[in-house]
Parts: sequence; structure tokens; C-alpha cells
Amino acid sequence: MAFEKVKRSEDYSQWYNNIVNNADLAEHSAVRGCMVIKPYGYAIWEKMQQELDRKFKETGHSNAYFPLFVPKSLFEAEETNAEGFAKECAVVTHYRLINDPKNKGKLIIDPDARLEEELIVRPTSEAIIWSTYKNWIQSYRDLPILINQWANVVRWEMRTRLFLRTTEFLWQEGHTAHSTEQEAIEETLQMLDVYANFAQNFMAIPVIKGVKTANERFAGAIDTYCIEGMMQDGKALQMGTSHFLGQNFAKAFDVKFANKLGNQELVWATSWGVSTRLMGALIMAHSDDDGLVLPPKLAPIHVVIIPIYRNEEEFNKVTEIALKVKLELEGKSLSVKFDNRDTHKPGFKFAEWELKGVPVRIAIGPRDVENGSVEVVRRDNKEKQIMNMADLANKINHLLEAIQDNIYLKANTFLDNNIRPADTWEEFIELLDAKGGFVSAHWDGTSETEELIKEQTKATIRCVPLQNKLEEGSCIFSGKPSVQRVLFARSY
RNA sequence: CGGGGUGUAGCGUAGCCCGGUAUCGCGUCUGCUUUGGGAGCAGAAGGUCGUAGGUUCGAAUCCUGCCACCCCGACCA
Repeated sequence: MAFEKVKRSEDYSQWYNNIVNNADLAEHSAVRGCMVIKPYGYAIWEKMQQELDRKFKETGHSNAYFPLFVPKSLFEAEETNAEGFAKECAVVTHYRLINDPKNKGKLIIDPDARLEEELIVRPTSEAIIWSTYKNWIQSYRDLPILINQWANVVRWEMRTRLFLRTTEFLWQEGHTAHSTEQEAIEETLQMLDVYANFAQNFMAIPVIKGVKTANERFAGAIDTYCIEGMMQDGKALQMGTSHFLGQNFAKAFDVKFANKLGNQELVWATSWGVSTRLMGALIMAHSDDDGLVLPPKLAPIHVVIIPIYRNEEEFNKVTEIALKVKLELEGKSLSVKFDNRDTHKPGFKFAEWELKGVPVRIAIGPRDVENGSVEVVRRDNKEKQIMNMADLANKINHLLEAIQDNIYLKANTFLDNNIRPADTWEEFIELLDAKGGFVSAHWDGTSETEELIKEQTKATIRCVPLQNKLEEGSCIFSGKPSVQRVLFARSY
């Protein structure tokens, strides 16, 4: 395989695309805007799924599955939500193909097979789910409903990029129903914390928790909370959202319950989701010019063992040790790959596994066999060390923990260094252009101002951080009074 | 959807302006030598030149439509 190399500092977009290619994560498909997620990429997504799924169940949720199609009449029931998505919906209008009488071997849509009611391919599932919940909820005893689904959704995007924005993508969407506003808000915030913990502890990406402004809010939500990450090129990436939906969907679908006093009340709702976009975040937050860098907790392969040898006799000796090491590490629940291909030289293998981001590489050669040692190299900082074989599994485990910590610390330092205050409009623009990152600035709280700032700078308000410090000031743009700073950034 | 660019073997490309059946590197296959940072030599295989039309004796090359991808806009939870 010939690997295309572009430095991160030279062309960030191309660098990103190359990592997706070279690390064998995904490729473009025959369908515009849709990707094929390849086995290695999917293995990483599965790791994410496993941990998130565990966290969802731990917080009392169950998985279920709702249909891909949403009848148009249901879709449009919650008007704000429907309008928000209308421009990017795929629509099914027919259900049959027939042979083309004019063109043998070709098929055409059967004009007689038009659906009475069009079906929308779900861009999100609130409509179909709330039309179902209506039937499930009569009494306060039926609440709360705490459901998650793993699914694909379709949003007809103008411009796509592998993982970051594709026409079809995979995600999970949680949809919960509650008897009180308080409980729904608590649920919204709880799931935001689940996401933030996952991002920080598993993906090793520090995030800022915040609330979206009206412009950036989910269509149909009262409040949209988010976690925002900072990529290495200084652009922000929304990594997850959690919505407090109030009673909007309950009203639209007439979902009421009898409370303890026998009175009818509207149900309170939340929804929350993360998608395969997290793969994009993972790539852009940690990787370097040599390829992908994976945090150990998400690495499909923790350790790769590469044999060094000059002849069959040496290969046999080295293999014996390698297999012993492999078994010992697997005994500690580590995923280990012994790369005994005879078709590639060690140097090639080193480079290839680095491209794929495997956290730890162990090389074993004749010298090591003699000394009872192995050469251990960590992917995150390339540090090389000779380790004695004694108690190797524990040492490797500690090393993996150290790598996980180090990757996080590095990303955290980067984030800290890329949040900068601006107090004048000139300063604001200069920071955005010269440094990127988050710019913390006062804002008068109006959508008009936010819109004008976006038009002039391409920066949007990523969020109002939770527990934000209140502070008197004047809006960076309009000069009007402001009570707090918000975070601006250019974003994906 | 607007502007710009690209599409030639698995990957990366030359050739296109000025029409004559395609260049080079990597990879692949065979053999030998190699193996502690992307191996060397020798030989071999592999191509509807994105796609559909048109012009022409003849099209990778010129013209038109379409498709896909990349960059910039618009759009976007």
C-alpha cells in the first residue's frame, strides 16, 4: 500500500482525509455523501457504543427500536421541529419498480405505485416515538419512560465529510417521558454529564458543557445542552447534545397522563444523542503526522507485537517468546496482535501500526530473547524503553493507563491554551483569525447580534458554559450591557 | 445550489494545450538474497483512460450531458 503523507500543519483537511484512508477507518461509497465504515473504523465505533450503552443502562435506560420511516402527517405534527428539518429530508414516494418497456433490462418507477402518504426517512425520531408513547402513557404509574435506540438517520446535507457530516450516519437517540418538569430537566443534565464523562474519560477529549443560544437550539426544544470540544486546528466541534423538550411534543401528539389527583397533565420530555461524528472528533483531537493516535480505552488493538529475526531459527525462538507475552497480556484483558507476517519488514510494520494508532508496540528480537527483555514503544509520544519480561503484563497495563492520561492531559492543555478573552471587536477578530480556538466575550443576548457576528466572522456562539461566572460588561459587537461572557468559535 | 479544481492499473501520477490504443513510482505475483524504522536484484501480471453521447479515418486528448470526489461559499442540532 502506498500511503499519502500530508502534514497536519500544511493542509489540515487533507491530513484528516488521509488518516481516515490510511488507518483504514472508512471510505466513500457509491452513494453520494454516504460512507462505508470499514472494519477497523467500525471496531472503534463499537467500543464507543459498548461503553455508552453500559452507561445508559446504568442510568436506568432500556434499548428499543422504532421505524426508519415516518409518515409525513406525523412528521409535521410538531411544527417547529418539522420546519427545522424540512430542508434536509429524504422522502419515499413510491413502493414498486417495473421493467422499462422502452429499455430492456432497466427498471423504472411504477407510476401506479405512488404511496397515499409519503414517508420521511427519519432525520431524528421524536415524531414516530411520541406518536407511540401516546399509546403507552395513561397514568403517572406509566412514567417515566426511559428509552434509547441505536439507529441510522438521514439528513440530506449539501456538503459532506467522512464521519463529520455524512448524509446517513449512525447514532443513538435517547427519548424519555416524565411526569414533572423538574425530573425532565434532571434527566437532560444527567445525560449531558454521561456524555461529558465519556468524552473525557474514554475518548480523552476535554469538553465544555454549556447551553445553546436560541439560534443554535434544536428545533422543538426548550433548551439544548451540549458538549463542545476543541480540535487541533482551532475549530470547535459539537460532540453531543441533550435537549429539554418541555411539553412541546406532548402537545403536538396529545400525550397526557392522569396524576395522583386524577387530573390530566401533559408529559415532559427529553432527547439526547451522539453520533459517528465522535469518530471525527477522536481523529482530530489526538492524531499526528504519523497517523491516528487512539486512547487505549477505545483502541481495538492495545498492543502489537512485532518479531525481529534473520532466519527461521531466530523467528521460531522469537515467536515462542511473543506468544508467551501475548497470552500473558490477554490474561489481563488486553487485545493483542502478533504481527508475524513474513511479507513485510519490521520498519514497514512499525509505520503501519502507527498509522492505525495502536497505543503500544512491542518488538522482540534475538537480542531480547537473550536478555529476557522486550522493546516497548508508546504511540502517543514515541518513547522507547527496554522492559524486563518479569511482570510484563502489569507494566504494560500501567503504561496504557499512563498513555490514556497523557493523551487527555495534552488535549486538556491544548483546550486551556485555546480559550482566550476578547474585550474589543478588533481583538475579537484578530483572535479568531490569528489563533482560532474559543473566544470568550460579552454578548448582548440577542439573536440579531449573534447573526451579525456570524455573518462578519463565521464564528458562532458555541455555548453559554454551565455555571458561567456572571460578570458585568458590554457586548463585543453592539456595546449594549451584558451579564456574562459566552464562547465564540468557528466550528465544524 | 453557485464558483473553482480533480477523475488514467489496488494507490499516487505523466500524457491532454498541439488527436495516432498510455508513462513512471509504490503495491501485487514468482524466484533468490534480506529482516532492531517504510528491503535489494531479476522476471511477470494487471487498464471499459469516471460515465453516456457527439465530432473524426482514428479520441485519454476536442465538444456536450451526466456521475463522483476535493476546496471555497450558501445550508446545517
